[in-house]
Amino acid sequence: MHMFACQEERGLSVVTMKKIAEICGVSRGTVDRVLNNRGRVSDETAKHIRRIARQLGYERNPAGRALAARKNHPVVGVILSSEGNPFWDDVIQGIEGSASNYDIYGSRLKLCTMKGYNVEEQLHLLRDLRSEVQALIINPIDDPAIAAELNGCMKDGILVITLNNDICGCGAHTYVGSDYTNGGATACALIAAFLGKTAEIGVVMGSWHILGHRQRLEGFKKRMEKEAGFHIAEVIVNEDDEITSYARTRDMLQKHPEINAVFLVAAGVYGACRAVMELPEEKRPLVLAFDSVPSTVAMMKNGVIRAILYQHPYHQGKRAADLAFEFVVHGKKPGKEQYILSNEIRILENLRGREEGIDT
Amino acid sequence: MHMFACQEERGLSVVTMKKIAEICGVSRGTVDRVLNNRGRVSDETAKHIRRIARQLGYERNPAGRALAARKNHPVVGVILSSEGNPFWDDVIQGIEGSASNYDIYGSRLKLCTMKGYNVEEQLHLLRDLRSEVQALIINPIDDPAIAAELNGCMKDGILVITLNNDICGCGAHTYVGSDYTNGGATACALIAAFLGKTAEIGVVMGSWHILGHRQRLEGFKKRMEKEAGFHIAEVIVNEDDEITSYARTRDMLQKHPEINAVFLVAAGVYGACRAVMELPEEKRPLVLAFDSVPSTVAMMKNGVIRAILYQHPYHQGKRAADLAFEFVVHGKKPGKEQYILSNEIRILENLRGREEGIDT
DNA sequence: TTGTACGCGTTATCAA
DNA sequence: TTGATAACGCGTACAA
Repeated sequence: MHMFACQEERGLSVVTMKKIAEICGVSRGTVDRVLNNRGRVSDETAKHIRRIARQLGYERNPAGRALAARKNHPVVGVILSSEGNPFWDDVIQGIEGSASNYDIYGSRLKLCTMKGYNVEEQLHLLRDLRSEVQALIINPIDDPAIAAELNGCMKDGILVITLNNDICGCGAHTYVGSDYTNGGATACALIAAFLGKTAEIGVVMGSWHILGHRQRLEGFKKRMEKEAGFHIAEVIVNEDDEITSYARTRDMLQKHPEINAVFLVAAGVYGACRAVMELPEEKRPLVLAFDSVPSTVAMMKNGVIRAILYQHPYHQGKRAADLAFEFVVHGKKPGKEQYILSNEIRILENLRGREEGIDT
Repeated sequence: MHMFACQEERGLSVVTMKKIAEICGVSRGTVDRVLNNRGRVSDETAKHIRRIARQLGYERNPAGRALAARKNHPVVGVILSSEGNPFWDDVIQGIEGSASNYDIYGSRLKLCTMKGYNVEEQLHLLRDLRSEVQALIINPIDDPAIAAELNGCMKDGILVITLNNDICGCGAHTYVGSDYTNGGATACALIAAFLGKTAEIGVVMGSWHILGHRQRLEGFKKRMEKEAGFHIAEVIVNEDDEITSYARTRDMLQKHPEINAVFLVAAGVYGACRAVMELPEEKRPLVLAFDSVPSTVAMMKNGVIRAILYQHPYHQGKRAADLAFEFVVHGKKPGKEQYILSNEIRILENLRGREEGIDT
């Protein structure tokens, strides 16, 4: 005995504008005007056509559209504070991978990278791009001026997608990235799983000015409420700088020899690990960090870092760019306000090459 | 200061067959015959056209192709032993998600599901499909007769993709799925991270007849060599049956009260967990399992299972189907022999809804 | 307000 | 061995 589940034989007779025109007894041009809201059609025929189209489940054929609209050269603009931060390498690969899937439609990608978080600089790039793009992907600085500019872009009909971190004070846009709060909670749960009921934790914070960092710490603290034996010995801030990270972590470990777990909220991983390595092996705390950049992977391989949380950088870029291109090429708006990628736990055994997405 | 990286202005003047025809002073038909190896062209003109095409970097336009090839109805066949096993729900969603991206090309999906692992039945489905598909995705039974049939399919020019588990004795085909050995190794490392230096482990094996299960156990044992204090108390087999799983796990736990970790290699998770739950809470071992099917998720939520390994079922299906459709629609062969998806570690905190891929 | 006709790039068919 | 021609579904400029 065997079941035989065969897909609906859809696709054998697809609904086209031509067919709708025939059925409604009008010309194809009229159908086009109705279905694309171009006006210049009587209300009566318009209603009829719409009804039939809905009944038959009309969907326009992207291939036909691509062919006909080849003279359009829609542009997706990207602004990333990515220079000097290897985390973004994978993200950019994802963006470019997506772009290459769409360049048969005559679309283009304009990628602008910057270093650091200077508001004026990002604003400048934003104003440059605003006039020439139909969609914008940005890793925004959380600043009112940026938010205002983005709101302006959206009024112009530009699709705005925030990538990897979000911004306050900006209207209905789409966010692609991880759930920072959940990342913090997962980190705490992982320490509990590794260490048992009690832990004395040293937190190495990135920056209070970065929303995602604050959210991670919040998520961590909230999850800590379930662990009666957990205690934060100290929270230091490294401003994502390796040297500061090293120095302050070293001081913290000296001041609190009872620390048996270090939670690295953001960058400065290498510096903090160097400080940990100055302790004798048997005295070293459990170290948890985010993202598998090369220096972090090296610290996993030599056993200093026990686990990392991985936020699918490649797919962040891919997803954001796919949404942007679907919009500029096919006019499809994102279906959701947020596309949240999962926080994966990676230990030495299930680490993957950094340029490989979820598969080889 | 800011960097300004702008993508090459490619795509502004695309090379088409028409252009090549004009340049070569022949008709588009001739160019088509050359570039698609249809024959019936003189060697001389063929060479010339090929040279020019290469010089200009011709790439055929999928949109045009999609439109023109709409009368072809290439079929991708799928055979899965999926009935009654919720693991496959996500895989099938991935396959159907991929299929819907390609049905503008007039392609179709023929999905055949079966229950259990009867060789004759799978063979029967295989012979049925062989005559009507251009690509085949199969979750094969590891049997010589199946391997022979698949080899026959490949001789017919059918692209064969094995999904989730592989088969011996079958020639050059493509595998999409997880790395079972690595899954076992990761499981062992995870037990080490959770329990520390010593562990007394009860292994609940699926079936010795299934390659993937054997590989997981091998991977586990090999990784165990690094853990001097680890010991396997007993290995029981449940043949993926819940009742058997319950009974034998219960017996094992009674016989070996020293067991403090249970490694569930395959299915029968719920049954084994029920046996574990008969122990008082403080005596319960650490339980590790694979895949986030609903009953397993329930067992995580009530604390019986501490962690699972997740093998991206949605993306397994999506990837396999994408490869198949790229072949039947665009003639692109898979670039690799294996597409391996990572083994993710999921605890309660970073579990995601089962129907959601890596993102919401 | 409606219809017609052409072109996008490719493939398939028929005639030469 | 070639070339001409008609689709495929859609967008658009232009004519009625």
